[in-house]
Amino acid sequence: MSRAPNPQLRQALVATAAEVFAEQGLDRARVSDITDRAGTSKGAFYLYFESKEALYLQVARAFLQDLLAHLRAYDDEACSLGAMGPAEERTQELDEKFCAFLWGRRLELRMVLEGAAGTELAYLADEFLDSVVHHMREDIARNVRAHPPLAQVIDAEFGAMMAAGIVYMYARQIIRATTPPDMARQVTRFRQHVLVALCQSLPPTLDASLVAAPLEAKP
Amino acid sequence: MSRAPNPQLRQALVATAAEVFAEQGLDRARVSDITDRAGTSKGAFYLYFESKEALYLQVARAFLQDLLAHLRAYDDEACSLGAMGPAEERTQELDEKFCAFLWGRRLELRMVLEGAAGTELAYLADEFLDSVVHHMREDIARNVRAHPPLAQVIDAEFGAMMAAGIVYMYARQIIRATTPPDMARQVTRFRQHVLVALCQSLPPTLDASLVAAPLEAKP
DNA sequence: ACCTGAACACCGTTCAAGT
DNA sequence: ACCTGAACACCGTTCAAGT
Repeated sequence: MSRAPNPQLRQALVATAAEVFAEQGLDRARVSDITDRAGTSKGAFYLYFESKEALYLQVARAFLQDLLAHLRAYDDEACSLGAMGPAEERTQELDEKFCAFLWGRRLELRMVLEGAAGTELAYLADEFLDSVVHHMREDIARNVRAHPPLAQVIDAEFGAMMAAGIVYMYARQIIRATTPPDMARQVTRFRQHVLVALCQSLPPTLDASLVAAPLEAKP
Repeated sequence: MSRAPNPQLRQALVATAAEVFAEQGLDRARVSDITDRAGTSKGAFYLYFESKEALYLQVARAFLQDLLAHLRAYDDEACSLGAMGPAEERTQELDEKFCAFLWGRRLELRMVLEGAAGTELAYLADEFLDSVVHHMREDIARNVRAHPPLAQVIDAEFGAMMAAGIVYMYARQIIRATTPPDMARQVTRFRQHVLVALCQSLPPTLDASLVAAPLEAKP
């Protein structure tokens, strides 16, 4: 059961499980792989967890919680799609922080995005991507509210999906890499190029204010 | 074995397998699910296929072959990142054709992108995405060769990855949808906006030629 | 010849028995 | 109390026996 009496062993099982699950996925990981590495018996596993799936879910959920916290922190800053000029350094810093977070949690990232596909927990990957899409949609919408002409060139739904696609492709790199890929710079650079360009392509009367002044942080 | 004598039954097994595999993934699909639906015995399965995995691989490979053919056909047209003006209608037509292809093969799409994750066949998803990335990289590179200043604003590697991310997110929609999502229009619209904007943001001396004239089809 | 289904191996889960 | 490992169920694969 969940409240079993040996917290050391319990913790050892959780830590070992993250490794084994990330390596093998939910279905291929053997309970005995976990218990062997943690130095206990198969039977003991069920003193601490209801099932293999239950432990998988627990580890994945903890990660998704932290992801949400990260995205919300991101939202609280002036990390706006249209942010340029003085705000841009800060934006890049936030991009780097997010990338570092994913890298630091790459075992769980793999569990969520790949290890549960084709199982009852397949929805974990959806939760991850939906969170990112949601965050991006809000981010774009906020900027469009601040600068309505942007609506002419940015479709929030599509833009959010595109951004989530970039995050996903980056996550795949992380999952397979042995040394942290540096992508934050590319992302920031892309955002800058595209958005400077988009702003410049807006009706001339709006050009100056959009390009010259960075968007404000939300109030 | 592969050359077993009842082609009808063999074909029935292949067709049924695609359904069962797409629904349940490689590990959760039971051989008996397939043989029951195809109206034969578990034992018969092994007269036709070496293993469950071998059949999975066969179905997935056929799909990836067709995907490659599609991407190459795409390359043979003037479906250039920078294509605008008269070429744009044709570009949209090609986008729609590609989307229709994925929709028509959504069972296999699901098998490749999700059903094999966490198994020995996980590399199928990599093959899918790598094909798309490769195609996109070539497409961008070809356009940069035709119009060198584009190199200042488009990083081929990053652009290709972004495009593959969009394809992936679209594929997820397809996999979950019950009616074909219309995304070709969004894609074409996005490409148009961003690229018009990017071209306009190039050094003034180059503006006119890039925006006024569509890029040529490759020679 | 082609097919069937009982038998075997593997692994998640349970539980009677040990310490 | 807490843990172990034999036992059971499930499913991929094999194979001796049927038609």
